[in-house]
Amino acid sequence: MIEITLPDGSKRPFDHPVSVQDVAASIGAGLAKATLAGKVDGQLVDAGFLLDHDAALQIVTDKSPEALEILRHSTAHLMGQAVQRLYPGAQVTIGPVIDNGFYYDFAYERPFTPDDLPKIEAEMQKIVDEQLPVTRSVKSRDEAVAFFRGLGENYKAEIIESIPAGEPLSLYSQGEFTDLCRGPHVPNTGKLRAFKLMKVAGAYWRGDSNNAMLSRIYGTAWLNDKDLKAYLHQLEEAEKRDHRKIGKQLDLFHQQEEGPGMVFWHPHGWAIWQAVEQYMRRVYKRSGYQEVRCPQVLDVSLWKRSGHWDNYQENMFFTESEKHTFALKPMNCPGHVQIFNAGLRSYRELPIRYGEFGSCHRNEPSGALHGLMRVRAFTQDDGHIFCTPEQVEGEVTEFHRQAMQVYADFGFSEIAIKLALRPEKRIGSDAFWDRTEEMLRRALRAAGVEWEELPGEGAFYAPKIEYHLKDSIGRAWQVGTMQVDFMMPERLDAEYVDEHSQKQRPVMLHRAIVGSMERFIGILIEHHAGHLPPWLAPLQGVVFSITDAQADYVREVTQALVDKGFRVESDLRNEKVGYKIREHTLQKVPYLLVVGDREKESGAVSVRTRSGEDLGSMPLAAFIERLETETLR
RNA sequence: GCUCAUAUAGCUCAGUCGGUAGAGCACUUCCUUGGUAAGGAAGAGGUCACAGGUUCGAUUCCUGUUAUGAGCACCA
Repeated sequence: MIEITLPDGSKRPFDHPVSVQDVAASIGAGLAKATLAGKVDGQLVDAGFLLDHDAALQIVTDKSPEALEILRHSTAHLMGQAVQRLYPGAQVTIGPVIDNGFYYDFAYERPFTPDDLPKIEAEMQKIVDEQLPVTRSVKSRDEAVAFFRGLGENYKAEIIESIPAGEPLSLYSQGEFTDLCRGPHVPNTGKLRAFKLMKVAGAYWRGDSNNAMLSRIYGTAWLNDKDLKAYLHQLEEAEKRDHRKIGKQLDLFHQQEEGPGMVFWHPHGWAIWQAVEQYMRRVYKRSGYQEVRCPQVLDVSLWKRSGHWDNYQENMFFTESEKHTFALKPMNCPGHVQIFNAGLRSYRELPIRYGEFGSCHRNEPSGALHGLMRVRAFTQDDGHIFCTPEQVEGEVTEFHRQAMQVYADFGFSEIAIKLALRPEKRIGSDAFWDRTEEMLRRALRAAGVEWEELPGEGAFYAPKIEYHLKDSIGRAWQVGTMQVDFMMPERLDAEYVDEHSQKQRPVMLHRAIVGSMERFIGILIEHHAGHLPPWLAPLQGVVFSITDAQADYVREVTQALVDKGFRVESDLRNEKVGYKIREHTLQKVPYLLVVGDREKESGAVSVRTRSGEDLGSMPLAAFIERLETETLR
């Protein structure tokens, strides 16, 4: 006699072991049909799982939060089966569930191409129509290895060999297809409906670029067609926000073949840049930074001393002149140390904070380049603080406060904080790293924030706190950083004189808030879908007339606004009002100021916003006041 | 860097089963002076990414290069 407890607390007795499916059937035919899997005492199991003792059971249907993952995993198997039917000899490797879908990596004589996808999808549909039951079996590790070797599935066998010998392994079969899998899976291939294969890509076996390149197929899967359609629609919407697309539409910047990873900023793009830079300059000033500027190109001997030659060379650009090798700076820190070193420093001066809009060049791998987000020439809002170890915590917490304020001013609320710990390639002893990592943890605790730790992700000279912003497409970008560095002052011989007239090493904090100006502007464009708030918009307003008769007044109004420091232009082209409204609205100009004879006579402007709202006619002075209030930062 | 795909007018794209190209928008000129999302007409604009090869002939087919896109790897 066994007793099954259901989520509502009710108990059902059975006089023999029953499957999840049986229990569902005993409750109702509708539920039996909807059953995808079960949850026994909190453990996900297949619908066919046999209950032989008292247990709490939850039937998993498409209403359950776990349903999607099961469905996606089963869809991955479905794709694996389809591929093996169509392309004999293709070996399956791994096929996990990811955000919004799944992928499966195959080893095949040739890579799959987008042309293959419709065929594979059609075959998947066929298998769905066959309604193959999905069954689970258990084998010992060695049996499983032998089984897959027999099938010629060497990658699969290799995966299994890396699993401890004692563990029994579950295999899932549907028709002629069998795969190693923890499960659970849907009971029948007929349960799989809303899926679509998205793209093909290469992927290294076990994620290591020394290994063979496998052929990966990405797919998405949903509970129903409606969800699938909604997802595809969302992808389209995200595409519209792409900063590369908007950058072209709004004439902000361009890139060209001769300068891969480099940006040509057009007037409107540069206006955004300047708005960001001037704002960040005010932040520097308010928080006790002195702005400096260092050379772009420095003799390689300096980079040898700093450790960049040994640890960062492959990312650096070099140039030669008169038998000297020079490097384009990939970082600003060594330069700032030179400024610190140019005078004799007293402990009384500390902390010394230098800020620079530092232009850096890094030779990023070609495949990594991506619009403004990943470039080879970029500018950091870089700062270095020279201080004593006792001052570190205060500086870090103050920086944190400041950074969060900046993100809020730019309209961001979703910020993740991570702590990147010592990497494999590093300078300095372990004791050193213990100390600096702990320092950052203490500072984060003091700032009262939660963070995630990333082992092995730190800079070669220091651990770092990272600030990650999420963009509209859901990608997270690292923007700000704070690093505690004892190594660079040592290497570059930075010193100050303490109260006992003894020379001491300062600690150096590396910090940035927006990180790369280029990337940050890219994030801003996507975040606002090009509708930058007035304080950042390249053009804040356009003034135009109804007819030529008001042209002089248009010029007058435009000049008055320009004199106030606003970015405003007039449009005196021989076009109708509607035409100009449409054009400047599409250009996402926040305010369109229309003037006709009525406005000209009363010294007013008729104001329309880019969202189509008519603010009516108002005195020019009133509009100026409105814009001043709105653009205050 | 690796795999696959892509590269045609300023932009978005069509096209050529191998016979040196076309649309819409933008641009120029003219007409139109019109109160809140496209007024009309005419015109100009392309070494079809670059370099080789095959061919009587290549933008089209093949190879390589470069750049871009997606993913992988990388990301101080």
